[in-house]
Amino acid sequence: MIEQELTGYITQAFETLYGQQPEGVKLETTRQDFEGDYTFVVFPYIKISKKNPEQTATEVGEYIISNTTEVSSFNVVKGFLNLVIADNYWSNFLNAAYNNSDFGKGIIGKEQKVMVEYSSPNTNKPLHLGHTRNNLLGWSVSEILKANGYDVYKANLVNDRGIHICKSMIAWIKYGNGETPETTNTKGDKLVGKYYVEFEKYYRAEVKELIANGIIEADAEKQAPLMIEAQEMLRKWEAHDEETLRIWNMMNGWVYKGFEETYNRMGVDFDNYYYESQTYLLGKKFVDEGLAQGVFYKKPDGSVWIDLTANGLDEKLVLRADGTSVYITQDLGTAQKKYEDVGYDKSIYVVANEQDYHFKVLKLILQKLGKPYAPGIFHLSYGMVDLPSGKMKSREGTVVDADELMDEMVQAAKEKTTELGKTEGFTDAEMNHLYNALGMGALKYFLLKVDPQKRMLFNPAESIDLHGNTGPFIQYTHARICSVMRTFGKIPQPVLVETLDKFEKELLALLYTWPSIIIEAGKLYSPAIIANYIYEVAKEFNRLYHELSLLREVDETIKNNRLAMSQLTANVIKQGLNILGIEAVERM
RNA sequence: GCCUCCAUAGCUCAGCUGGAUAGAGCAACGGUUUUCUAAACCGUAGGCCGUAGGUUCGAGUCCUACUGGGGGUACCA
Repeated sequence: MIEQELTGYITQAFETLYGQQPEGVKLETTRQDFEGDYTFVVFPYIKISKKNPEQTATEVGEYIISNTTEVSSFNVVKGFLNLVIADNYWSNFLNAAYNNSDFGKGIIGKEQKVMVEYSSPNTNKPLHLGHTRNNLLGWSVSEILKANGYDVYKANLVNDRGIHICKSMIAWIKYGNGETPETTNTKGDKLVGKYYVEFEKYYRAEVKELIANGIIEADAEKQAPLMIEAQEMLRKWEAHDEETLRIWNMMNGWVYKGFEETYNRMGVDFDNYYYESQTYLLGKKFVDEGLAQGVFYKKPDGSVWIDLTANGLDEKLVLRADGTSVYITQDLGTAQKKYEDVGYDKSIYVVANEQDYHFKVLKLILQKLGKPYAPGIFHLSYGMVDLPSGKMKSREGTVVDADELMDEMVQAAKEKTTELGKTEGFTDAEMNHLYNALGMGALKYFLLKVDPQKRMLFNPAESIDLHGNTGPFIQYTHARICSVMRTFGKIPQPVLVETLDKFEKELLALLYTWPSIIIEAGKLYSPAIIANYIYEVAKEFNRLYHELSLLREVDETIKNNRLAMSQLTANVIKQGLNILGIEAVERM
C-alpha cells in the first residue's frame, strides 16, 4: 500500500534530516479542498526537527520529492504537508487491479472458521421489520467475512419451544375450528401469528374481568384461566405428551414453510439449524461442570447460580430449583454444540442490543469455565428499528410485516420503472425480475447503510425513494456502465500513461481503497461501510461520466483507459452490491 | 437506584485510531439533455456537532458532570 511506503519515506526523511526517527507516523487522505492525495501532519514532530511547522514540512517534502518516484509534488499549508501522488502510480494501479480477478478479496481470515448466528426467530408469529434488519445484517456480515477469506457457517437458532408457542396453540385449539394454511389459503406463519394475537385478545379480556372483580393486576395476569392453560400445556410438552407434541409439530411445520418462503424471497440462507427444543437440555451438563469447578454454586432450594458481582454484574441464575433450564443454560449448551459441529475460531451472534447483558454474561461464564472458544464469541449488537409512529409491538399488531414490506418495495420499483419506460425489449419474466431486484435493492440498501449499532428510524415514504443515496442509484450506475460496454462491444485494455485527468485520478484513488474497505468492514462487522463506500464510488463515477467522454473520446489511449476504469468501477460496485445481497442488474 | 447505549442541517444518515473552512441524500429554490441510460450532473440556502467544564499546539471525536431519549437490571425467551 502506498500509505506504508510514504510513512517509510517520512521516517527516513526525519532520520536523515534531523537524526531521529519519529514514532507512529500516520497519514490521512487530503481533504477535498486542498491539492494532494495524502497529508502528513507535522505538529507532533517539530520537537524532533526543532524548526517551525512550515519549515519542517517543506524540508520533509523536498526530501521525499528528490528521493522517491511515487510523489510528484507537494505543498505546505500551515503544518500540513500535502503530497501529490504521481499520475503514473494510479495508471499502474489501474493496470494491476484490472487484471487481478481477486481484486478486493482479503486473506485475513484464511484458515479460520467463523459461525454467524442470525435470524433466530420465534415460531409463534411471522417475521417483521426488525427480523428483516437482523436477517440482512447477518447474511451480509457473512459475505463480508467470506470476502476477507474466512470459512463462514451461517446458523439459525430456532426458538421453537416455550410459553409463547403454547399461547398460539391454545388459541388455535379453542378458536381455530381446525383451520389450516390449506383450508384458509394462508401462509403458515401468518396463520399461527393470527392465533397468537387471538390468545392475547381473549387473555386480556380475562385479566380485565378479574381486575373488575377486585384482583390486582399482577395477580390477575397469573390467575387468568388462559394463562394457566398455557402453562399446563408447556408442562405437558416437556413431559412429551403425545397430543401436545402432535399439534406442536403440525403448527411449527406450518411456520417453517412460511419462513422458508420469506427467507428465499429475502435471499438469506443457513448452513446449520439449531432448534431450541433440542438444545435446551444441552446446557445442563455445564451446570455439573460449573459446580464441580466451583464456578457455580447451589442455593438451599436447589437452584444453581453464578456470582458475577466481582465483574460488575449481578448474580445470575443458571438452573431453576426444579431442574429446568433458562435462556442462558440453553445458550451455553448451544455454544458448545456449535463448537463441536464446526470448531469455530469466532462465533458471531447477530442479536438486538436489548440482549447486551445476556451476551456479556454468556461470554463471561464460558471464560470462567475455561472454554477455549470463549474469547472468539462476539455479540454483534444492533439497534432496534423504530417507526415514525413509535415502537413496534407484535402483541399489539403495530408491526411492519416482512412479506408486506417486500411487496410494497417491489410495487414501488415497478411503478417507477414503468413511469421511466426504459425497459423496451424486456420479456414479462425479465420485467418482474427487474422490479424485484430494484425493490429489494432499495430495501436492503436502506436497512444496511446505517451503522448496525445504531437504532434507526424506518420511514416508509423515504425507504421507497429511489433517488440519491439509495440502492437503485447504485444499481443504476452499474447498469449505465454495462450499457456503455455493450455499445463498445469489446473488452477494453488499460494502457500505462504518465498523466491523468482530475476526474480519472479521483476515481482511481477511490477504487484503490476498496481492499482496505473490505478489511475495515470485516473488522467492524459493518455492511454500512461497504454501502457508504459504493455510494461514493457511484457518485464519483457519475461525476466523471458527466464531465468526460467515454466512447466519444478521440484519443484511443485515453478512451481505452477510461473504459477500463469504468469496467473496474462496475466490478467493484457489483462486488459491493453482492456483499449487501443486492443484485447488480445490467439494464434498468 | 445501578449498569449500558445514543444525541451532528427541517428529516434520515456519514464523519477512519483527535488535525486544516464539519459532509451526503431527502425536502426547498435555481440550472444542465441536438441522448456514451436525467433513477444522472451542477449550483443556492440550511450547523454555537444536546449543555457546561476539562485534557491538548489542536476536540464532533478523549475525560467528568448535567439534560433529554433507548435498552437492561426476571426462576420470560
